[in-house]
Amino acid sequence: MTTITTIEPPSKRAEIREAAAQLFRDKGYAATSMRDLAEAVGLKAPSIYNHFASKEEILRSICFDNAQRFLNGLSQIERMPGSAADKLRALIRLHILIATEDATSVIAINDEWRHLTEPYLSRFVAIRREYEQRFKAIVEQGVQCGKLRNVHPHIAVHTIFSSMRWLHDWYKPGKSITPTDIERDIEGILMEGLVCGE
Amino acid sequence: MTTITTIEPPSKRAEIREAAAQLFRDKGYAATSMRDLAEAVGLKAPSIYNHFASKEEILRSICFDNAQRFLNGLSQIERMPGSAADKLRALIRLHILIATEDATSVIAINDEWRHLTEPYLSRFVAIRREYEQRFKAIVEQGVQCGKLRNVHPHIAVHTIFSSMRWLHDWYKPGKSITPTDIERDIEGILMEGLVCGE
DNA sequence: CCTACCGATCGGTAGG
DNA sequence: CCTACCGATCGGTAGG
Repeated sequence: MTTITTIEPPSKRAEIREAAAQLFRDKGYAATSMRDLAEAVGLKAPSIYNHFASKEEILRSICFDNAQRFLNGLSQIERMPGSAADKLRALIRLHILIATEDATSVIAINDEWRHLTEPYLSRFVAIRREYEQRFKAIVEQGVQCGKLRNVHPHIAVHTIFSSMRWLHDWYKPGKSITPTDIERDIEGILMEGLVCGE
Repeated sequence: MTTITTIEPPSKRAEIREAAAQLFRDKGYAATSMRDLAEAVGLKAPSIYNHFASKEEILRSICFDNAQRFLNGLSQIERMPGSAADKLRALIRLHILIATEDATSVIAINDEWRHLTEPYLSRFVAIRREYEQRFKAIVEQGVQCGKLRNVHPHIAVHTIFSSMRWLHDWYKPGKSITPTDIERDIEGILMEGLVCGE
């Protein structure tokens, strides 16, 4: 008699990854032990190594997949027709969307990536810098054509990135303040603050 | 012959604290060992315990002193005459000032406080909540009297807090972008984004 | 302020 | 997937 036991193995790796992202968010990467993680998914610590080669591979998986999501969104927005202000608005929506949909993973890309070791650390920093540069190019274009106020693009970009960095910590589905409220208010503050009035 | 060796002891504790804040910023509290810290100040690990009772006492000292700086600034601003918008502007300046003057300590209050243990963790969370509530009260007042746009005060407060959270990571004296630039641009973005037009 | 050292816990491996 | 166990490193103490 053959028993089918190979239906769910692809999801076990994902389950561990999700639990790890949660723990990294709550306690940080360094303070999370493989025993904590094992307990969270109902295994013993050594069994984790059947799914990931090391603790760092889990962090790596979270960081690079999440970075890809931001990069894909950015690529789509770059190809979009519309003014720099339109693109900026779309970028703000992208950040809010990812922060509310994938809150546990976002913390990793924000804070825990520094625990990556070489050569992955350098690679991650390069991806991050690339994202920042391409985001900055859109702001620069908006400033040059006079659609955006005359601010340092570097300051504008980091202010935008940062201004949504509390969402993943605070947001949980079912709050009285909805994602729609969040989007309207944050988008309002940043767009009014950046786009030229007259 | 008596040698005077008691001139500088009050500064050794401060030196250790400063080095610890730097390490916590770079590697995080959990990933910083007492041996790392000892090396940074030219001691052996056990000697640190002549100045602090535990690793956590160092973190505690950084977190609570820094929190006090924010609270003192807030108290002064609350007593200030002027509209809610004036007070909001002063609060934004307070955050920029502390972030550029005391960058290494600010990281602790933002990220590493979660490694405090009870009863200090609860105390710290209470202080943080109090600060947030009093900040929010100023925003609420501005919204009610029509000086500020109709945003959720909770969203506004967190957006403001967050929007300056990159400064302590990025700012170093001697950059081509000066604290004056930073203040002008960030204040511009946030005030234009929050204050009613016309 | 140091050397010597403690028990606990860490990430990870061997072997089945 | 587990039990058993590894060397390394942790925060901290004893004793001088």
